Amino acid sequence: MEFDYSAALTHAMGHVMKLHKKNVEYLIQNYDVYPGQPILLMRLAHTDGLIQKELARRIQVKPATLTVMINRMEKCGLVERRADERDQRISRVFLTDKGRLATKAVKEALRVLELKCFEDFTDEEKIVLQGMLDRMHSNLMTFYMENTQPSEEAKE
Amino acid sequence: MEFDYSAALTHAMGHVMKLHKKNVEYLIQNYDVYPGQPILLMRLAHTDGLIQKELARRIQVKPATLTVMINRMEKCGLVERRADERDQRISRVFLTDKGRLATKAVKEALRVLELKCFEDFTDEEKIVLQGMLDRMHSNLMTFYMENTQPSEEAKE
DNA sequence: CTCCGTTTGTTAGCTGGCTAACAGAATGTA
DNA sequence: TACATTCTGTTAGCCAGCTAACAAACGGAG
Repeated sequence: MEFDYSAALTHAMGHVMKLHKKNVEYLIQNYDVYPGQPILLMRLAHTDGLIQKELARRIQVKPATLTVMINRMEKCGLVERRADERDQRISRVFLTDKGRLATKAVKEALRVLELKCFEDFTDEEKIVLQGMLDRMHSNLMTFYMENTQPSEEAKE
Repeated sequence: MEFDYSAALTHAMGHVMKLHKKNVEYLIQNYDVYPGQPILLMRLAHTDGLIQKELARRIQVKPATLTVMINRMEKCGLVERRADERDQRISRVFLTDKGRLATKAVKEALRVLELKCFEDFTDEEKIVLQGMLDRMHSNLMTFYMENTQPSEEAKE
């Protein structure tokens, strides 16, 4: 009758993700890459030269957060900003050579970890899990949109 | 052949958890409860009067992190520290009346969200998911223990 | 052309996570 | 008893996330 959060599936999922993050941090500790940056590097490896607003939206972070991250990474020499020719408000973000090296290491770490995490899963199980995650996301998004102002953050 | 992280299951899972957290924050915004505190309140609702070190271990956070959180929550009047009679190093953490009220609201929010998140899941699907999460956690823990010094953080 | 609203990005200040260094209390041993 | 060790908790300083307030550039309506 009492709701026990420690038995909730989202609680267990949070623990899994925390451990995953801890492993990522362990694997990349020798590069000038900090905890929040792997996902950003992966995005840049996929699409270089995005404007900050778009980049923030893609990695699900607020523009203000990204500004500070990019500042640090620029100081470390991982990325560089280039002003847009036509629109002086816009700055586009690119990987440097050092950034590309770090990205390679991060990608390898994530690949190995993904392999290990699902080493005893069949292909079908992975498909089932993917489907469940999609449904969870959809359910939570519906709830979010129903309860907050009908804004436009659903675009993708 | 190339590893695409945006297609990885852990990546999708991270998005789900992020959205979940966003929903929790929305639901509890009218109580003096901040983002990291729900899980701590749930733990205290379950077991009051734990010492800080044990409390930190239970919610998977470093003792230093907990110190700062407890400071803020004590200032807000949600919890209180009581010195242990026998061992002056130890301080035990208890919910106040205000803390119990907030906890009730947080628990309800988490319950509703868990319902919504899995509204279209059968009982069997939930069991399958629980099993998958256990295996993922086990795989990642094995990897972690194999690659870091054999310390004692596995207890529980 | 001017002005006003919109858009992009930055800054400031908060919470939350970490590590490293430290202080105080308890404990065990010579 | 005295000293060294161990254990608990705090402090300082970093990175990451958020909101709110702001600055600067763009762009459309008169």
